[in-house]
Amino acid sequence: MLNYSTSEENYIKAIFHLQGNTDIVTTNELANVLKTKPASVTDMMKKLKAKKLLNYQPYQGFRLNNEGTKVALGIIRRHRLWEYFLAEKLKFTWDEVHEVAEDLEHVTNKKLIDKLDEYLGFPRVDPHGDPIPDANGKIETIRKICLTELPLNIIASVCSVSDQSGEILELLEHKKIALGTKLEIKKKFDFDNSMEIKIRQQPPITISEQLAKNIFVTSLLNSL
Amino acid sequence: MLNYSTSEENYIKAIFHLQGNTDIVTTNELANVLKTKPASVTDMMKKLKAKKLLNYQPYQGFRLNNEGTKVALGIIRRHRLWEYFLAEKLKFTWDEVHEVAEDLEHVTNKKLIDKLDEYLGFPRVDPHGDPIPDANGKIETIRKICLTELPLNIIASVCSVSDQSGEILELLEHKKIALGTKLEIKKKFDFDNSMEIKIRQQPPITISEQLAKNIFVTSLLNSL
DNA sequence: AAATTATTTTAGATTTGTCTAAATATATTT
DNA sequence: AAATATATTTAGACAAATCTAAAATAATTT
Repeated sequence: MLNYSTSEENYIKAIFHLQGNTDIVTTNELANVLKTKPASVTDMMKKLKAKKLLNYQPYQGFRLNNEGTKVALGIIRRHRLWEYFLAEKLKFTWDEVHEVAEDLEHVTNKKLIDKLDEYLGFPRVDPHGDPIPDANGKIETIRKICLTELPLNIIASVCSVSDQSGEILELLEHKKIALGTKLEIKKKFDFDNSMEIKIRQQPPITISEQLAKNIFVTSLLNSL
Repeated sequence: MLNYSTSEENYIKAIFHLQGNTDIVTTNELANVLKTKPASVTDMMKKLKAKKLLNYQPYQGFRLNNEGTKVALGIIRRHRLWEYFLAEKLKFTWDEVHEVAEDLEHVTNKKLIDKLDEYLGFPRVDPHGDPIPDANGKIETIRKICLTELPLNIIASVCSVSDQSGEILELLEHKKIALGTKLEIKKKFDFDNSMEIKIRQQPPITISEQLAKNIFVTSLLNSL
């Protein structure tokens, strides 16, 4: 396994989280997430394509190939193990670990990470509940959570809806929520447990507690 | 305290180690240690001078000023705390820790390092016996001297070994010299600068000049 | 289907850190 | 003190990663 720069790693990781199981990632999406400019994204996509980490044809978006996915899982493994270490051993709080792990994840020393894993007792999930890939890149299937459990400002993808009555589907259709829709919670109101959610390129909408209880999502970005 | 790039940090650290208490560091010295070219060193010296971390006049060599020394001690603190962590918690051997710490030291998050320090129980020295600066940059001045400078019949404790190759470790092991071993010089031979040393409860052994140059001790009298 | 809008790519510039080769300053020898 | 050798700096180039502005392509609207 070759070594990649911090910048390359950040792009690879972001694509992995954005692409999910089936999506093609676009230039603008990636530029938004990485807080960079579309032109910079195009440059990097050419580079990662040349390094055979992804499929990319101009104007057609991109997806990691097998090799790129393997690299991404290595980065995610490092990130989540450090998060676990920070929370469990150094007593960082849940919401502090991400930022620090963003830096630690770029130290790529296999022995370090495997020994850290062992020291921590081979944890299965990080402090956010996301699964930690093992030394071979194997990762447990993504945890499905109820929308009511999704933290604020974490983009997630709708993966299932219970109580499939006509009424709920009508409501979902009206609110433009479908399977695969990416959304994030912007505000939660304690009074009635309603929430304001945001779907990309659409104005914010309000969802009742009752509806939220019936929507299940897979978190995409909570450990980016 | 501002942030510095990995490259800047490596230069600052190297100057700190080279300059000792009084020396002026030269362009070539630094280029050798950092395995780079003199021209690159000159470029960086201009930059670090502009950032007010060192004194430098063209052709006159350089020394860190107060601010530069503070920065250097921060880097050394991080490096040695990680070394301690790797040896103590992850069970790396003491000759493996340096390389990994070289990368970890560049993660500059004060809270991370202070919490790590606390988690480790505020260790005073790293696995090589070198003192660890505290959160304020204070560092114990353990008088570390080369074995070649130790006077006759003064008991001293081995605190560090330079040139950490496999060969030297093999030799030290055979002679039963480890970190913390207490020894005294019984005789010095001017012919080849070899010396006869005595470790308590063991027969006297002979040490070559070459080996003595790589062993450092703290005189127990001095550290009172 | 043509016009308009949005997205993506290209072209050219900038910053950081590095290099080689040439010029300049300092140190050493004769 | 002049000649030679060594050390250091300057000048100009390059690669990585970014940017702005303009051009090209795709998507949407009328």
